Amino acid sequence: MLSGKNRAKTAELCHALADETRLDILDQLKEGERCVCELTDALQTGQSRLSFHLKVLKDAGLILDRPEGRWIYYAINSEAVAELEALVGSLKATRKTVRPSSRC
Amino acid sequence: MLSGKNRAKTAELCHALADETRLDILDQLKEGERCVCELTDALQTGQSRLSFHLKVLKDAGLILDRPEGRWIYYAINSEAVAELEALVGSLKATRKTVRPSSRC
DNA sequence: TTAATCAATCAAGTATTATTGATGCCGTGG
DNA sequence: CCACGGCATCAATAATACTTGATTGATTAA
Repeated sequence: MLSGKNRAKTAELCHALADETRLDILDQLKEGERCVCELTDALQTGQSRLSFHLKVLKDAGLILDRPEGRWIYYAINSEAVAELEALVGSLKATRKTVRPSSRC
Repeated sequence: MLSGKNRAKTAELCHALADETRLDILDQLKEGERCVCELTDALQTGQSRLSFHLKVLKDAGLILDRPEGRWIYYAINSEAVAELEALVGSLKATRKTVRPSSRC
C-alpha cells in the first residue's frame, strides 16, 4: 500500500537515485568497491563534490563504507537496491479496469 | 551498464518518485484511474499543487491522461513502472568480491 | 615529529523545485 | 450566447539541493 514509513523511505531512496552523478557512482561500484580517490579519477570531478553525493547515497542506505587505513572504500548495498526494486514494483496498478464511480 | 540515455531516464523517473505527494498520487491511481478533483479530495490538497505534481509524473511517463468531457482522468502507466523496476534492478552489484587493484 | 595524503565538513553562492493564489482556456448545461 | 466548473498555467515567493573552495581530522611515510 506504500503508506507511512514506506512512502518516506521510497522517497528517500528515489531521491538518492535522482541524480546522474550518483548513478555514475553506483555504476562504478557495480564492479566492486572503490575509494573516493578512484572515483574522483574515474568520474573526473572534485573530491568535495563526490563526497557530497556519496553522503546522499550512504544516508539513503544504498552504499556502505569500509575504512581501511587512510582510505574509505565504498560498495553497493545490494539489499537496499533489492528493497527499492520491490517498492517500485509495488507501484504497479492492481486493476486495469476503469473504476465505476465518480465524485465530480 | 546504465549509460547515456538510460542514466538520464533513470534520473528522471527516480526524481518523479522522490516526493511523498507524488507517491500518494500513484497510490491512489493503483486502484484505477482518477480525475484531478477526486485526487484533491482524497489527498486534501490544492488543485494547483496537485496539477504541478501530476505534470511531473506525466512528463516522466509514469502516468497517462485521458480527457473525457470536462474531466481529465489519470492512470498509472504500468509499462514505465516496469521499466524503472528493471533499471533499478540493473544497479545491483555484479561482483561481490573485493577488487584486486588500487590506484591511490 | 613533521610533512603529506585521503576524505569529511563547512560556508557561501547558485540553481533547481515546490507552494500559493490568480488567471485563462475549454467543454457543458442552461 | 452566457455562466459555471474542472483543470492547466503563470508569476512570485519559499524551500531544497548542488557546487566550489577552504579548512580540518585522521593516518601514514619520512
